[in-house]
Amino acid sequence: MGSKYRLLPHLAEVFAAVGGTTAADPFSGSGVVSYLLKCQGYEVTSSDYLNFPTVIARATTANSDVTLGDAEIDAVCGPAADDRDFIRTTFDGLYFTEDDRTFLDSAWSNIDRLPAGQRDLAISALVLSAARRQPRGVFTFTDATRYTDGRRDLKLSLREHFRERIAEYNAVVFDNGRTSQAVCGEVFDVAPGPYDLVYLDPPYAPPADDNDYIKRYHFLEGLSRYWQDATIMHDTKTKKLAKRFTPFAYKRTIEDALLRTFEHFADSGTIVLSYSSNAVPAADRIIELLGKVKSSVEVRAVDHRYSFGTHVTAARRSVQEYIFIGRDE
DNA sequence: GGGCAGTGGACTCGTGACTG
DNA sequence: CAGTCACGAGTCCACTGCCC
Repeated sequence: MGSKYRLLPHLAEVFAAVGGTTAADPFSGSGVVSYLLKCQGYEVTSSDYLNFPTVIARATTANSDVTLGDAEIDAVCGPAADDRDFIRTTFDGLYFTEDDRTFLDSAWSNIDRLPAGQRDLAISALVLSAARRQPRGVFTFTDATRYTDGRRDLKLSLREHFRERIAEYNAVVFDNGRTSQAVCGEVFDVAPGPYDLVYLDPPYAPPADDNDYIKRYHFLEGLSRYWQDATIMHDTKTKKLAKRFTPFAYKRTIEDALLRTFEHFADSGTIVLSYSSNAVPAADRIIELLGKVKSSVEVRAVDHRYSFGTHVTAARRSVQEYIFIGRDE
């Protein structure tokens, strides 16, 4: 999550050249690209098949004017509004300290009493707090004591995290003069537009494994809805949610999924896709697939090898991040 | 019973920002 | 500026069930 950050300057350049007023970001993830599009003046249709990215996009991209005031922040961080203890008890011995889990229950009891717009912002800050507080940000392991290495993010309590994260989310809220929206669902369920610009950042299919986002982020997904309508697999050690199939996670189904996505947005003006060189399919195959719906396909390779690395070996390996741009000539 | 695919969960190591 | 340290569209392996 958030790994598109270093690509943002390159994407900004591409988007600026496209122009237009409407844009879609159907794999919104951390939400930074949707927010970039908003900053560049677009009316953004943002979506993701997970709930927590949708909440974040609603709070940052769709939201033009709602923030949390000091009183509301104090209320979320203050005494619990009810006696719920689902998180404290369910994840006992698995994630965070007793105090941290108690805070999550207590914060949610107060968040439940906020109006919808403020809820989204508060939940976003809570989700980001939990991600930062968990070593490596993933919930595939349960013994966090192995990672007591002194970094600041692991020292802060979740309550301290929340105060910092909510201040950050408050600070990004602004009105770009247009009405953007964020919805939760598969890419194929997103309204096909047409849009002036469609940005696609699908999961990458690794050559030797699947790509299971729920396995990594089940806790954040559950937290974003207080596990309402979410079914925990209680026989799993990590108490994770059921794996949800997506054709983008497997090398066998990724090509068909990409092609169907391109066809879904075929009537939109420009399709921009980012993809890594160490995933499948390879770049030439993606050019073929995108070429089926767009007469012109340009590829920009962003080589993010280090110019400033201090190690001698730093120049040894390079991973290319590709930006494919499909247009109608 | 051997080969294969899928699953669950622990865990590597190269990178590059940070620190003093 | 050199070395440390935290991070990750990640990797591996044991196990299971299914097929022949």
